[in-house]
Amino acid sequence: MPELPEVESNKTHLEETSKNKTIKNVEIRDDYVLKMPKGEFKKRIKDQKIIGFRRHGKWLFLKLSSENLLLHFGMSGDIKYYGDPDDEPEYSKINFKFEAGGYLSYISVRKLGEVNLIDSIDEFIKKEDLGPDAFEVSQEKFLEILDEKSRSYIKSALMDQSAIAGIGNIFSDEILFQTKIYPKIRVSTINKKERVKIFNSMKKILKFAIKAKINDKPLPEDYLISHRSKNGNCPICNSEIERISISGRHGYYCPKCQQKAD
DNA sequence: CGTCCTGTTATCGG
DNA sequence: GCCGATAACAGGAC
Repeated sequence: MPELPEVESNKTHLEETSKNKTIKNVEIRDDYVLKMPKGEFKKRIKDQKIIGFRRHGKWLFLKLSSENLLLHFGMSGDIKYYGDPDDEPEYSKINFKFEAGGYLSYISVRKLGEVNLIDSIDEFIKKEDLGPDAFEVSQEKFLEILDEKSRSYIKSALMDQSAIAGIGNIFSDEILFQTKIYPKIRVSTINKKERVKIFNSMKKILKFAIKAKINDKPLPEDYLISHRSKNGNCPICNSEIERISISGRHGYYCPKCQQKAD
C-alpha cells in the first residue's frame, strides 16, 4: 500500500526490527522484481550488515556494509519482519534471514516493484530524476517547482515524481480535497496564496498519515480517503463523490467543495 | 466474465 | 520541449 506515508512507516518498522542485523542468507520465491541475476544478488548481500535506512519519495534504501539495498513497492508491495519461519507472509517474494535469527520479507501481491543493489543513493536519485521528497521539501523550493509557468494539471503535477517525490493518486486527491481545489485546473492558474495552502496541506496530511500508519490507525472520517470508493459521499457537504480521469489515473473529488472557478 | 487498482515507463500526438 | 492520453506490466478482489 505504498505512497510516501506507507513507505515511511515501513522505514520505521525496519528501524525497530532490523537495524544492525547481519543478513545470513536470502530465499527467493520469485525473482520478477529483482533487477539482477539471483545468484549474484545472493552472493553480494550475504554477510552484509544493515546499518541504516533512508527514504526518498516512494523509494526505500537499506544501507548495508558495502552497498545499498533498494526497495520499491509498486502498487501492492510491503515489508514485514517476523521471528518464526512459519509466519512467512502470503505473497512474500524475497526473504532475508538474519544471523541473529528472524526474517524480513519483501512482499508483493502483484509483480510491480523493484529490488536491487546500488552503490550510491544520491546518484540513484539523480539518475531516476526524482524531485525533492514531499515530506522534506521546503516551502520555497515547492513554490519554485509548482510555479506559474507550469501548464500541468495540478493533480498531475503533484503526482509527478520528477517534480515532487512521494505523492501518488490517493494522497494527491486528499490534498486537493482539503484545499478545495478542482483537480483538473492548470498549476499556472493557481495563485501563490493557494499554492502555499497546497504546500501546508500536503505537509499536514503526510505527517498525519505517517503517524496513523505507524500506529495502525485509520485516517479521520473527514478525510476524502475514508469515502473515496464506491458511491462515497463528501464528509463535508454530503454531495456524491465524483470520479475524473487524469493522466491515465482515476481521481476522486467533491463536485461541490472543489469548484473549477476560484 | 468484466472491471478495478495506492506505480512506473514507453510511445504517440498536439 | 512540454504535457496529456494510452497501453503495458500482473494478479487478486469483487
